[in-house]
Amino acid sequence: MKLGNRIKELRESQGLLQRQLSAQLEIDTPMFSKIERGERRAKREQVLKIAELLKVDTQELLTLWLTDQVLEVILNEKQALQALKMAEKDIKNKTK
Amino acid sequence: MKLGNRIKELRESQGLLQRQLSAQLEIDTPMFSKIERGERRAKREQVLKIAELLKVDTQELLTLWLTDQVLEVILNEKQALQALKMAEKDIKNKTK
DNA sequence: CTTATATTGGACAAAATTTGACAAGTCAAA
DNA sequence: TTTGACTTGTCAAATTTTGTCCAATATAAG
Repeated sequence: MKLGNRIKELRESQGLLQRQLSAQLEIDTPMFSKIERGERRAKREQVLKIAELLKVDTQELLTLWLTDQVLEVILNEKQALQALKMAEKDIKNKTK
Repeated sequence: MKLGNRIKELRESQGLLQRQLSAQLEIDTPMFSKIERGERRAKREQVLKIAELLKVDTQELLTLWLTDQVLEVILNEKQALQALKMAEKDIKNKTK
């Protein structure tokens, strides 16, 4: 699940309009529309605000947001999986 | 292993100077020095060139390069591991 | 100690990318 | 056909990235 899709899902299930959320985010509707469709990336700060407005767990949206970014980096790269594995090891070893 | 460290390792084992490699890359030595120390990110194109100059497998360096970037995105995020797992699933499902 | 060469650090400029605004468009409902 | 919600495309402002330059530090040789 992509961040934008999740946002749209939540927004619609609560009967909210793009116009209303974008106002709270202080961006215009086209911009919000683009974020929802994944055409533009949301800023971390905006993700936090959106989670708040949609009354959803911040961590859920942040995870989707991070995942989108990770995919953006490795997409179309032959070494994608290998890089993910290495990154995972590094993260796990960070505290050790 | 970070890309920069690997580059330095290879370069020194072959008795090459930063000056020589940076010339081939058409950047100056400070820039190359920064790439080696991970202070600056190399461009994909530069990684390819470096692999060629150091006679090392392109894929090895690209994997390190990608990993660095993935880590850059998720570092210091609580959801780092979760995001990696999700990304992995997405990549694996891409072809299916 | 001096000199010469290699590498690093920091400030700044150029280039590239991202972010957002705006105008105009589509689509569906009334 | 008018209205409201959303989308598309283009442009400029803002931010980030990439690279250059100069100076500082380090290393090695004489």
